[in-house]
Amino acid sequence: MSQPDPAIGTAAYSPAVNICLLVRQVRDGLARRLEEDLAESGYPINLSQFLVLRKLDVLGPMSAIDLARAIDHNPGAMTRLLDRLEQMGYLRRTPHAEDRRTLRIELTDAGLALSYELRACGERIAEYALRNLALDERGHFVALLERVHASL
Amino acid sequence: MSQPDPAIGTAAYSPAVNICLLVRQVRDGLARRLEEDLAESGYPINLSQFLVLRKLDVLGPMSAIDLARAIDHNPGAMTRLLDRLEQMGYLRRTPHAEDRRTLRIELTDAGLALSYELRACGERIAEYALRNLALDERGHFVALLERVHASL
DNA sequence: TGTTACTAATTGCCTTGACAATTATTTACT
DNA sequence: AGTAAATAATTGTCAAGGCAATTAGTAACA
Repeated sequence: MSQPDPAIGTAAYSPAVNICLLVRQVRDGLARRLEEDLAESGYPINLSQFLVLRKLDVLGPMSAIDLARAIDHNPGAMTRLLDRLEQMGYLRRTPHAEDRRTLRIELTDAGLALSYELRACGERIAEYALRNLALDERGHFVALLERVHASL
Repeated sequence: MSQPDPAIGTAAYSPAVNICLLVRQVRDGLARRLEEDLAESGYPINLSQFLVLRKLDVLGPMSAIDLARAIDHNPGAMTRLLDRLEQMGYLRRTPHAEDRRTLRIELTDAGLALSYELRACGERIAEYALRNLALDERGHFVALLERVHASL
């Protein structure tokens, strides 16, 4: 061990390793819970697929690149993500009216129905993850996350 | 769009999609920053490798499975992570004195020296990510992350 | 002691995502 | 109009990680 670190393990100002590890653990824990819950409900949907379907529902039809930007996803990975969801029948690719480079990605009826289930499932997971925080702490937590995200 | 959601985009109680997406974005942002910074400093080290080396430094030599548990990493992936770090000369696998199933993973001198750099880099990243938070907010943020992690 | 259950590390297989290169199309500029 | 720069989607290639099966060793116990 090269150096003692009095801050490790305390709730005081975080040593760097802790914040990277912690955020990763929370991300992985949330994703695992979400995917397990969905699998048990009969929907083999992963986190990225979940986010795409929900974004399409909430924001309406949009291009692949906008979708990629909306969830900070790689465009190349997005193509294959869309392949998969289209093949499962949850969305369709339509040509864009004015720009022939661009797709218009839209949910099918099945995709819309699934999004409704996803929303409920997502809220169960969030409720579960935040169950030990008071209501105002939940808001504060999300606000802090947003500020840190904006700083990155 | 299937339903309006008055909470979307507000700092009030989070709709589920936001927390999963936000935490993912923060994780990916932190990892990207860390890996870019390390690459620029001449160390092509990814987040998982960073965490392994730092854990070994802070906690001392330990088995592969304990290391995997310390960073919530898959044991199969850990084997290959250790292969890579051993090949790069940053750690070595030693047989455990009493249990021949078990390895004793320990840093080499090069690994120890690297860990020192990693610590500095990790602190730069944390400082950067949290720069818009007041000191007490940073502590609060980490404490909230720890509580959410413990709930998962 | 012998058998059974458990644990540590490894391996094969597969999916996901990152990145760079490619193609098709549009925009900007002269 | 014609050319250059920019943008959208796609593809190939690769590394990382999850999972299940395998091997080797230890513990529990009848």
